[in-house]
Amino acid sequence: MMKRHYPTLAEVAKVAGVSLMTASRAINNRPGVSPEKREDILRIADEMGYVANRAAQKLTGARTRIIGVVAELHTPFTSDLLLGMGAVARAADYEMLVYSLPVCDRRPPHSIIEMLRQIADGVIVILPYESDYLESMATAHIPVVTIEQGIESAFPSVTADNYQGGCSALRHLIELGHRRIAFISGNDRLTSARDRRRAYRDVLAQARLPYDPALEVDGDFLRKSGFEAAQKLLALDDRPTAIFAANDTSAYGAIAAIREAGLSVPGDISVVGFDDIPIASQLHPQLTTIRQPLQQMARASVNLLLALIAGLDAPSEQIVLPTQLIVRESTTPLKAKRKKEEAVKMGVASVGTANLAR
Amino acid sequence: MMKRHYPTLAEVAKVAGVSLMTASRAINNRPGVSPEKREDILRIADEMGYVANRAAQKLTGARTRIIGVVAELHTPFTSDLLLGMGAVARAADYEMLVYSLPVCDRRPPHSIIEMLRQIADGVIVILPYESDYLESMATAHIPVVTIEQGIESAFPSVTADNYQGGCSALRHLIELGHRRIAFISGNDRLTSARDRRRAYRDVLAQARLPYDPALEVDGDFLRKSGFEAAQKLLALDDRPTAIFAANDTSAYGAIAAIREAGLSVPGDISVVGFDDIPIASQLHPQLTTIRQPLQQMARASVNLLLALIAGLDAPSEQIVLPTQLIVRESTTPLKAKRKKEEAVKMGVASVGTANLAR
DNA sequence: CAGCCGAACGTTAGCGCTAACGTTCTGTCG
DNA sequence: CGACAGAACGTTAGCGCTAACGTTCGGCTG
Repeated sequence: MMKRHYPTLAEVAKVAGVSLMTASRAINNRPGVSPEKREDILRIADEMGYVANRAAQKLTGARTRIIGVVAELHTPFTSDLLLGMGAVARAADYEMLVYSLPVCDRRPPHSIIEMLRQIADGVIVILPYESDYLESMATAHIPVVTIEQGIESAFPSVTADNYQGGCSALRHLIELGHRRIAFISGNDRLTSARDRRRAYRDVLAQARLPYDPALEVDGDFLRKSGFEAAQKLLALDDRPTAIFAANDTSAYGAIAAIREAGLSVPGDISVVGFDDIPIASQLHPQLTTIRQPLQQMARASVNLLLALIAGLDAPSEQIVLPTQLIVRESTTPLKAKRKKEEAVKMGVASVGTANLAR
Repeated sequence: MMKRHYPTLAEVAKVAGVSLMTASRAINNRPGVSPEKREDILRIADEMGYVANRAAQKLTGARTRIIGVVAELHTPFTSDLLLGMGAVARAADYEMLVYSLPVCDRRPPHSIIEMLRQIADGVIVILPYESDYLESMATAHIPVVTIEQGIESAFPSVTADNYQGGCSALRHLIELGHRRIAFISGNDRLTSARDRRRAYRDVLAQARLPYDPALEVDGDFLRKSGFEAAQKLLALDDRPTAIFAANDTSAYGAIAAIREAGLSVPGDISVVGFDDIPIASQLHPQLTTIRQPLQQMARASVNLLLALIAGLDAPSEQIVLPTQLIVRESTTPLKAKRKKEEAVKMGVASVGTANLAR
């Protein structure tokens, strides 16, 4: 068994018969080396299995070609986002390391940012629901890009267009003929949740549909809250014919409650979610939802970070990417419903629509 | 804006009025410092917000108190495993960084292991289905622990007891009265898949039930394969009353096929999965399955790695942890089924079970 | 041909830290 | 009281690498 397995640059240089610095220049593709020697050195380094020591590189202030990511692994679509980011990073000859944020984090976040700073050239933060990382990052001398889950930040960030997505969801339901549409909100501390709520109200108004506070139930993005919210909605005298849930997880919670009440989705109630989590296309019913552009978000965030690392001191840029309505099984035109109920609903809708008529 | 944000050890030492080495000793809790001075130094370091530079520590050959994990993020229960490992590591004052293995990895794995070696004190590898990481790790001078998804390895490893789990699954079905039980296999290149298949055959034999090759359909752990396998099974003249799928994902694939054929689970066919992926308790029907002891696996693997790092050169240990049968909605006693069908099945079973008795 | 320039190298210092070895000082014992 | 042990420090070297600055030398200009 050898003493040290991977050769150092000095060893490569020695074998190649050049100085340390020449080898460094050759390997880092810097000028100042003749083409033949460069080729020689690269070949020898390859033969010897040379791998640059990133710890040493970082120590000198050079690039390590590693990006760090801080993320909560347990949120639904984080893994897809990470896979996308990893692919983009690798394409740019960068490696990616992920720090898994614990669910309840009570340790000083600055030490984590600092740890990543010692290793990586830049950091992407997928913001958790609650976070005091922002202030730590502000003082860290390292490029940071945030993936918004909805907290405003002073950093360059990438986010999905939650407002537009919410509008699409609601317009879809309205186009299907629904008039009495409920909303199950997310955690309003997040701008993403607020944007989706705003979209709900705005589109209702635009469509001249009445706004009924009883149809707007507070949730927190979790399955259980969707379940309970739907129960409240079902208990209404005049229950909705469609529900827009602020995310897929709570949408499925709502669906469970609807079914438990002996009703069907979309037969009795149409449901639209938000996110397009992977299982949304596999569960029964397949969920109509708003797809977050994860691949584009991954690409945009990595590219933005690499630009910052490269020194292009971009003014703190906010990239907003379009979402997409994915129509699946959980929504259906109102007309497909039972005649009697339809009649009732239409009557009710007309009540709200115009306070003059009837 | 300050030039450098986090102070170096030298700066802390200067403020404390001691030498660099004394500060180092104090902070690393080494002997050779008087109690008062130690306290002084620690207080000052804390006030100054000192964070040790792990890159520099690693360069000198010291511990960084970081463990690396190589994992495929897109497999179902990886995130739970990672969360568990992170918690255990943090409890031991270690941080954890995850390298997300791309789905199709064509870059030399040794450079990734080497990268982690430069940063971390040890590595846990959650083996992907196919992997040539093993040979690279063998030559890396760094403690490695593998979480088996079923490839034999020469490393200390932690794995769930797949054979025992498979036995429990099958015994459960037999206890429910099922006699005609099908198996949808996993990728047999993995020992986990082979162990589960072996359990299927062994328990059948133990129960003196006939082995019918037509009931053993090849799959690959994916949803689609479960779907197609179930279709084959349903096409049989004498279709099974229960299915044991090698994992939850393919079990849900099978359920989808069963439903598409107009049959119900568990009304017509009972289904058992393996893994207990998080959604198994949320999907409809909630899946009866074999739970992998993820928390225990996380704990065991991290503790094993820390022991190796601490220099306890444990002989390459294989830890096998017990699985647990979780009974939910997807299985039901055979008696609950339609009388007519039951009679038919029992007749068939008796033919196979004993060519003598009855 | 002196002078100079720039490409192609080599040398030096230092990133932040720790191991290994000095140095100082106090106490202790024959 | 000298020798010596050992605790409490300080100093030096070096981990692997790169920035910054030397050095060499061929070639070009006037």
